[in-house]
Amino acid sequence: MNESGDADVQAVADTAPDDARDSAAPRQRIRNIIELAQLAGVSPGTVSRALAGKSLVNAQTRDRIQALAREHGFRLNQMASRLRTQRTGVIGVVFPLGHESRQHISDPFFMTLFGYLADALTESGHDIMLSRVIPGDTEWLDRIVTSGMLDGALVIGQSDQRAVIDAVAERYLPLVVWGSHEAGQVQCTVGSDNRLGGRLAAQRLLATGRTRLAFLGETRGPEIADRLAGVRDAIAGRSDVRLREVPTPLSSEALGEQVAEQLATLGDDLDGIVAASDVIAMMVLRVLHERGARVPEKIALVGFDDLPIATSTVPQLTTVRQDLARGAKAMVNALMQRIAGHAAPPVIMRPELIVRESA
Amino acid sequence: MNESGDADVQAVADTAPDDARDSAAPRQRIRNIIELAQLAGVSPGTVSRALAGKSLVNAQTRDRIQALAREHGFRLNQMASRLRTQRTGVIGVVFPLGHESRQHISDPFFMTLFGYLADALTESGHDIMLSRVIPGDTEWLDRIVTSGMLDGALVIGQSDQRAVIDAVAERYLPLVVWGSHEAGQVQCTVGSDNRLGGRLAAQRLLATGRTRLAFLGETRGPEIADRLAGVRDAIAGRSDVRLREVPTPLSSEALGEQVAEQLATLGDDLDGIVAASDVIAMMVLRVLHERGARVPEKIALVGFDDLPIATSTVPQLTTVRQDLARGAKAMVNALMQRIAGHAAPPVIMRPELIVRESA
DNA sequence: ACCCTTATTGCAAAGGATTGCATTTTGCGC
DNA sequence: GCGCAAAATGCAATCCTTTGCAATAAGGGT
Repeated sequence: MNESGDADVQAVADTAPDDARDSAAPRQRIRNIIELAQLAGVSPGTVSRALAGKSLVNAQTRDRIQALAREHGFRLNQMASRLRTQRTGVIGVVFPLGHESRQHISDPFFMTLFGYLADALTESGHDIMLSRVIPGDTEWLDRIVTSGMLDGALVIGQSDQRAVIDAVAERYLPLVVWGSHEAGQVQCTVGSDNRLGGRLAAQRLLATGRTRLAFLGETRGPEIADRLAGVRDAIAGRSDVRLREVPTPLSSEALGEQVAEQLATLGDDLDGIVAASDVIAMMVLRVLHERGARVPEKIALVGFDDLPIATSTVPQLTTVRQDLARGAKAMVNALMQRIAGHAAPPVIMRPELIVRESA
Repeated sequence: MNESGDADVQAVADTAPDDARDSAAPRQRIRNIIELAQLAGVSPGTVSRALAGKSLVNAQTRDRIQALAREHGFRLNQMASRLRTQRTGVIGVVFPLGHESRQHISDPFFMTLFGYLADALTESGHDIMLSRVIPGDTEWLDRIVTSGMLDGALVIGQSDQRAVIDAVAERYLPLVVWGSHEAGQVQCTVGSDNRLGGRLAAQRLLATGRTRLAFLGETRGPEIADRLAGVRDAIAGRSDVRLREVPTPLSSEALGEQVAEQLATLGDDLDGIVAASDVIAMMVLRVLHERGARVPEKIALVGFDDLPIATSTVPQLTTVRQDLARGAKAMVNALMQRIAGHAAPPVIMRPELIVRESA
């Protein structure tokens, strides 16, 4: 802006042309295939075909054009290409935060699944667009899928938005959802048998003689509700077992304090806890440690998910494993099927109890 | 195509006008502004301006067109819009894995920073495109920024790619990098004073009387190298203090075993550890716990980053805090500046020692 | 030498929205 | 009722690639 600033810029600009003239890389900037076509002495159509590696062009011509493009650092304009072909190569990953609007995108569960998805999508040559949405209306998903910038969308977690998702899934095929499969559901889901998972968790506690149990988890979303149902299944008929249900959010800034409060309210009359997620379980672990309640001697704890962090807690978490790597692959698979116009059935994976130290 | 097909189409088309006349939501699908313009009895230009909310159109016309668009569920085609305006509203977040190709995208540090970036970018109305890159050549970044699908790019971590990044930064302004700022560097970086951070960590150990130290971290990237340099600064002149340097990778599938091996090799002649990251620190914590070495009584441990998980370990981590939320905002800020064509200086944040339980 | 395939290339029409400039309408003062 | 400025709208070029179809060139057979 000021004189000295201009001078600096000037100095840089001055030397550039000289360098360019001598060096191998030409200075003339090619901005589209028309210019490249002129340079190569062919028509734009041929350039397009050459760069796409089509067999319709003569191999020599193709190589020559590709070499020319490389030399000049030319790249196709993606927007134009996508507009014309109506395909973007981009998959949207959507993270709806219905009733959990405090949930941060850096939530470990989301991030772990997202990481696997990213790997799987990268592998299949897709780009990834991330949307974190706080559904304020019933349009949020529609807006994303009809924007024309995506070839398909993956929704992580149904939250309390089943109706909205179903409505979109009704006419938008390339959509796959991580979550629970329920009767009459239109959307294609991939997820675990959460009810079985909940049962496994509770059975572990029962097997180790625990009878005064608590379930920590917010059950407005179907997944957690299913886990709770599973816990209830396990203790059905056991009149000696008592279950307290505590609506702990899956994740939030203040999760630590919340768990501390909730556990304080429950009092000491407790010998087993099923946490709806490993993140909650970790917090429980810390709170119990602060209160001097040894795990698992005094209170046994079972988590859910088996995130990588489950092995780095002290004591290591006993937890119900969801194979997220497999889940991610299944989601991407199903999505590709649906993009290709084929049907893809829901996938329900079998969770597995991983016994470590906490229960 | 065939008769029955035609019949089907026909059937739908037949009823459409009737329904449309009666019901609120007509079924005729509008695919572009031309069709919408015909419906509204205006020109496409007017529709474009109306939907963009420009003041050039009559307020009533504007409202009418917007209402019409809403009724028919019409959305602008983003590709066309972007092609024309040459702006995409998309920011790329790039995660180069130069020498750490095993590093997974679900790495907690990356994910935490990414989460904050996602929040900041969402807030400023941008979409986020994620690229996980294993630099196989010197073109990887160039390919990303010249693809024409981004308004700007954020690179997380320099890895060992400083030269490549500098080369791109030379002529591509809207690029901001998380990492260290070094003399003569072209790229705009945002990061912490890692050297100071390393010093703070070591000073804490020295202040608690530790003299047999180890630094766990792979120093091929500049950030970790700076942290180590800071540790060395702190012990300079203290001939009674010994420092072992262990090249632990920042993150990998097998990090646990690696740390276990490395600590085993070091033997028991150790009373203080500086971990190059909290992720490493957590592993150290677990390995030490397994070996029965109490923290901090026998061995004191200082981490780096202060990720959210640092508070949920047992014992809680003493660590050097990088304010990632602030860092993310700074990156987005700098990027917006540069997108607007203004210069933006590097940002170097002051790290802070957070004393908890592990040292 | 001539006809007929094939292999290459060129032509020009999409694909859908934006915007500078020209044109029409409207509103207002007299 | 007329003229003029301001407001609202229309026109048409532009962003850049892709692709069906037509046209040309090359090669083979007789």
